[in-house]
Amino acid sequence: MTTSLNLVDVPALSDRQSPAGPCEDCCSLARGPLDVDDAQRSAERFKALADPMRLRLLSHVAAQGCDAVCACDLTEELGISQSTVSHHMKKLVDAGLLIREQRGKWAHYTVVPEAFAALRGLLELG
Amino acid sequence: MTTSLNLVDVPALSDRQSPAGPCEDCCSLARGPLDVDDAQRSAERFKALADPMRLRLLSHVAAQGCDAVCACDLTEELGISQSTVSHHMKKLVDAGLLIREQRGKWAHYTVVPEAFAALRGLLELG
DNA sequence: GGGACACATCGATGAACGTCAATGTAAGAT
DNA sequence: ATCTTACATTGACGTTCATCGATGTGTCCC
Repeated sequence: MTTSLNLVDVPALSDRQSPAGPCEDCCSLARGPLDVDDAQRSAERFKALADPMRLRLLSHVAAQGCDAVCACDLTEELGISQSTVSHHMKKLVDAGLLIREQRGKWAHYTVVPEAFAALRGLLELG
Repeated sequence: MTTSLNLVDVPALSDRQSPAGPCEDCCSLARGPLDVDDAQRSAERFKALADPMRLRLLSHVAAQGCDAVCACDLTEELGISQSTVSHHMKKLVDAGLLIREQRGKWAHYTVVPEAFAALRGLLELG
């Protein structure tokens, strides 16, 4: 009944293949009623974006483009506790928006462009 | 200090001018650290999308393109109470994602394409 | 006017969330 | 081995939220 294409998923963090192609014949909200599972998955991704502090953290990472950002810089830069930074970064990673890379005792973060592309695809109306 | 452009705002529901231009020289997360106020505003918009039931309601409206959707159809179609539909639709309207139009005793809803374009702009990384 | 209908608002309830200080874990340095 | 540093996890607290039934508001029809 629903036109679910199931292309809504974030790329599996491992198989990030081509440049940044959104989704093949595209999976927008306008493609007909979302089924319950797709709605659940997409909502979880938007939930990761639905907090001001997380958006600021994200913007700090995104501003570096391909370069990674160290968690150690974020605590003082945003004026929140270390555990709160850790909490938020985990949520962003779990949502597939960031990847975490351990370098010695430091954690470095980078954006996952395909995840952003997928979200933009969802918001496409055409 | 921050590169805030303040173009993040959803078009004022009234002055929906040109076709659907996102934002002039564009306001993505990658444009440097978001300041507190911009982050707050954007988070509120994402919060409206961060619920599965609201995404399903949105998709029902978006699937109609330019045609409006009557609230009376949504209750039974999604299997939730009338007050819950009303609650969610208000949130979507408040977020600027939908506009509400009263026709007799019925409430009709339509998507606001510019709002979606603005959100897509935020998620642009280039 | 009096119903009947569509929708909004209220009040309550249980679940989820953001934040922090305290504690745990693991890696580098001495 | 011990100490220090960077980060994760835990537990607690107050806040926000989704949902519902009940009630309020406004519109249409007779």
